[in-house]
Amino acid sequence: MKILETKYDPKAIEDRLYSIWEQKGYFKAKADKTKKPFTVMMPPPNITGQLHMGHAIDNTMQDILVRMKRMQGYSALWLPGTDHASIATEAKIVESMRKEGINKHDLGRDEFLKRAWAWREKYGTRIVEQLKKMGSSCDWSRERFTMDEGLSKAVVKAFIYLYNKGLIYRGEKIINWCPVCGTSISNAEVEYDEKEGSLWYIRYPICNEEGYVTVATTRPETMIGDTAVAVNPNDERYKHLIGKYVLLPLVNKEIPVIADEYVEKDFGTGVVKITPAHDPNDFEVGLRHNLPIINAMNDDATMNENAGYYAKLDRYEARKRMVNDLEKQGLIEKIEKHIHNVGSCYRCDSVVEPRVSTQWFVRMEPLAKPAVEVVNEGDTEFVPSRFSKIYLNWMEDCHDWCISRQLWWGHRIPAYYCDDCGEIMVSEMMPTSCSNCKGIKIHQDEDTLDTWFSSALWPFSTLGWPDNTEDLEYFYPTNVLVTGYDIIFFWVARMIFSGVEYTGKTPFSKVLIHGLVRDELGRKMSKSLGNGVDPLDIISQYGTDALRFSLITGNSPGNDLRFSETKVEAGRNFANKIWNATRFVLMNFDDSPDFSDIDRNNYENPEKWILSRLNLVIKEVTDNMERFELGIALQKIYDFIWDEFCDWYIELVKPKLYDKLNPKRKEALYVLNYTLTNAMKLLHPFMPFISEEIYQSLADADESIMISSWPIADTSNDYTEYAKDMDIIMDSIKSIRNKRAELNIDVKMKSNIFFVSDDEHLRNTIEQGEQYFIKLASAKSISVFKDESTINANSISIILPGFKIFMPFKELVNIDEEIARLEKEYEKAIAEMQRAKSKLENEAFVSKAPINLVDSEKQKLKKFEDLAQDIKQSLENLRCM
RNA sequence: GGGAGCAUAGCUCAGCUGGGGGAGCACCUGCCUUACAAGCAGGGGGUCAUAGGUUCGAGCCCUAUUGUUCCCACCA
Repeated sequence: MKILETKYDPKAIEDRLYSIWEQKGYFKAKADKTKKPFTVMMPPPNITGQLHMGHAIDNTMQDILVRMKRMQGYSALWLPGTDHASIATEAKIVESMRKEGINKHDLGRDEFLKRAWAWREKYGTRIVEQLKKMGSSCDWSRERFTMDEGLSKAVVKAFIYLYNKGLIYRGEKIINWCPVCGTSISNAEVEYDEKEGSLWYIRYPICNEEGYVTVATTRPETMIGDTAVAVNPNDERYKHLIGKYVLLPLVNKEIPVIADEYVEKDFGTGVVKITPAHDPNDFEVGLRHNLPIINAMNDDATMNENAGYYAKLDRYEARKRMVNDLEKQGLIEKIEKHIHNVGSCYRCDSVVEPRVSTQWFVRMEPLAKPAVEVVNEGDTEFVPSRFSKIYLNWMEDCHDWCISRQLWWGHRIPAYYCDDCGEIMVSEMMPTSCSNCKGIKIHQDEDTLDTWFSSALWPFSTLGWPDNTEDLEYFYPTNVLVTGYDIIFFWVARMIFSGVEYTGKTPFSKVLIHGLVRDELGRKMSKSLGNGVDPLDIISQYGTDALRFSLITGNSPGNDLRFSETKVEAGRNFANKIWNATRFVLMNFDDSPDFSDIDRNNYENPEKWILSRLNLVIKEVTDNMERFELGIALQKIYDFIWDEFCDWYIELVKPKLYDKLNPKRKEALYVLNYTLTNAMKLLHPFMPFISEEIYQSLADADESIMISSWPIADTSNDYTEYAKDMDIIMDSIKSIRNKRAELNIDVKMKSNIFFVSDDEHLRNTIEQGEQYFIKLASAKSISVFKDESTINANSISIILPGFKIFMPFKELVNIDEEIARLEKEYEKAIAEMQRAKSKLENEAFVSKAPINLVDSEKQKLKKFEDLAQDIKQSLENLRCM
């Protein structure tokens, strides 16, 4: 460490340290039976682009937990990887090809996949680089990809397993269709937004009768697919129509009037058009009434041949023309503005089309039940716990999961069809002949699986499942999963039921949830707003440690966090503070110091004080971290290093350090080194780089802080009582500084300071602390007396519990003002006295409050009584002048 | 329609099982005191959204209200 630099430069050390850690193999975890395992599976980032702030906070939290556990002696595995993200990646590739004027279908499946793998090579590598920049201590030798060989094998196994159990089926159902991505998507992948639309009231003439019924619809273009109109069976207005027929306009087809409870009498006209092919509710009605299903659209949401005249038009264009035509025919009764929720694709944001189609589904009910149980029984615990409710609500009420996608990038469904008899065969390899008709013309299902089907297996597929490997045995189930609340449904839920189903164990015991990182104005960071902050930019400006600091401090689990550059600055300043504190310590090491002959039983008060504070912070920080209270833990480390270590301890030991002949000098150096070493260990999980750099520069350091052991509070020396003596000196110093500042006295104006107390121990304590008053309280010298009579009355007085401080500054102080000030203090003391008194006079308090609390109130009462008495005395003295 | 969160200093937010409300930034005063001006010392600033309740004691627990954010459901 170069002692000369007064500014800490993260660039100079971060990359260097990371590559050393990596070379030394510190990140690698082994199935070591002599240690306890601690396992965290990194949520695999999509290979679609680059790291954003969400990844930054997610990985920082994981790294903190893993680094601490590693130092605590666990065999800590943090397994990294990336996700093929089928729909998202395919959309990106299609988009980039579109710019080249290439169409996916012209290119063909094989060529397309070649491009996709090239994409994965490029972006997968980039993401790994970014994770390294964040300081992530994951075991890169175990990096996995959701489509690598092992994981693909796991996917096929899982599919076959569920199929054979009857939990996967193929069927014709209504699903959500994204016309732009050209694939089905699951319910979870649809986002609903309130949009203003219209409610069209359309007249359907009654067949063989005068008159018409009026239906209200938000989607007139789907009327091509109407196969009935429905009314509520109890609706008196329409009872007479049930069983009759109406003429479907534009199509000129007769469709029945049916009765179904689903229809609400009070909405619209009480008559609903039923379009089983394009509405989930209508689909259900259609099933109940055995209605035909007429699809009105093509894959790209243009109208199909069933739309006749309107065929090939885009759905919205068709809507416009159809409404226009209906109006011409006098069949539009009215048009109302109508606010309703419109579903859109979570990847490309285009409006989804509910559509009947043949797809593969996972039967959820049997899977959900045990997944609910493991959370109810606490085998998997959400932190904070409120998220378990969100999880349970979803799990208890989830529909069958549509897992087939009409995409190419992903795991191809291991289902094979006989061209002759249509037999479906599900197997690992393509069958050579049909199991039913022995035919040999067989083809594989064209579709791929939902990307979440493979990520659901992540906690165990990455460890070798379905094979029963040593790693799986040792590291699984994992300990903590860290992720944002936005993917509880997509991923966490699916990992839990998958883990329980395939391995019989819940995949992790804790789920640590964090919030979203928002911009400085509280908006969600998004591409379209262009308000995203690139973690790498921040890192190059302030350093990784500063970024990590800003993401953890002042934040609590599950809450959204506003990114703020001033917080990053605070982190950088903190790093700089540590850097300079270390410079100070090292400057005082003459050569390489030898601390072997230190007498630890004869420390002076500042040493005892800082060691007792260190013990406390070690204990508290460890507790907070075990409870995942990372923000609180970091705050405590910050306060300890900055306030207690730098602002007090270093200042207190300066006199000793400057005096090279002082026999206690070496002890101070030792304690400086010891305290800083341990503080760096506590800090290391949060700010890995600077803590390592500092650690290595100190005396008695191991090869690396990463393999050093986590600090434990030293119970062999309890300095708590001695620390109280130091607190008295520090309180005195604060009071003197405060008083001088109040009176506007220049720091350079030194004075003699007199202390008066009838407590012998207190007098000794203060007397021995003269050097601290000289250094920190502008004292020329101090004198200690048993009684006040010897003090020149022309002094400024400070009255503290148990003693008084006098400074002879008569010429600088207005006596009247001083009297007024003391009177104020007297009142304050009386008020405090009263407060304690009334508490103690309250019988309920005395009898019900804990005894130590009652005692402490009694002590306070005594303290303030004495204080008031002392102030009174001083006032009398002043008034005599 | 159902559910959850949030409301604390000028701003952004902490505040663990109830026992005298904190930080960072901003602001005011004084300091280039040889580790650090990315700093030091001192200071001002809060009816802890409102109203009830429980308790010896409430920012914290309970009830209601107001404002706000989000999630789920999807009545065309």
